Amino acid sequence: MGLTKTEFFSILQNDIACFAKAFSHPARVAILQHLFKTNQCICGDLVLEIGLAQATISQHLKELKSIGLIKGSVEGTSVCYCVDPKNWIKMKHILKEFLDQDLNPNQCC
Amino acid sequence: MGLTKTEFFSILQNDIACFAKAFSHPARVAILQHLFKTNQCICGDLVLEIGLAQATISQHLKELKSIGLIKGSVEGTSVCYCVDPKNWIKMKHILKEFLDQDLNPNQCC
DNA sequence: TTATTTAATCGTAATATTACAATAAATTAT
DNA sequence: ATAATTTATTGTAATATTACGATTAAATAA
Repeated sequence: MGLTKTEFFSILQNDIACFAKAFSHPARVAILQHLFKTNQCICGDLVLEIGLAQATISQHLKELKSIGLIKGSVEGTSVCYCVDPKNWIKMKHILKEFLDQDLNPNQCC
Repeated sequence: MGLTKTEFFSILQNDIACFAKAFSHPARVAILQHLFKTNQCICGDLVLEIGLAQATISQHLKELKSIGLIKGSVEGTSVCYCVDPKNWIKMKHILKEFLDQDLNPNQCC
């Protein structure tokens, strides 16, 4: 128990859930917003900006990176992070299609 | 530890994360998709449709309801669920604004 | 009243997430 | 070579999530 039964669901349903999970934590929302605002930044900037511990920010960055929404490149002693535009757009299309489902006017309640 | 520090973030950031969390599980995605398709249904329909235990579906319905994305009305021995159109649209606007942030063309990596 | 039907709740186990201190790794500066 | 800077990783504690059996609750049907 305690383990999501992904095999019960379609690839699309799992993809939607996976992308939504990427910004289901306010720290990851804040990281993405900051990246959009500044175009790029290093981990230390986000630690100052957000206020969580460095290890915590690094952990959130790792999650966003593993989903593919951001990418990072080593620049000296620091790592420059930015949004991956291709994957962001892909994610955006998938989520928008889900959000734009038609609302039936006659509700039951 | 283990507790999200919501006080570090803006109301909007927390709202975005909260809405995203609503469909960060494929079962809740499937429930919402089914409600959009059929307009309304009862818990038992979803149990048959999805295949998870009744208690599990009921738990997911409770979460969706507490966020406000669906509402339920008692009809005899069963409960009729449907999407709450007002809150769905509100959520849609908030998430779309987040998804539509401008991508800076000159990336760092 | 006594089934029957349907959904919610309770209790619990397994797993996942969040957070951080401490440490390691990798690069640059002295 | 040594120190300084920056980030990743490790280990761990606290909390949250997911799932389900069993039970309860509430309404309808017999």
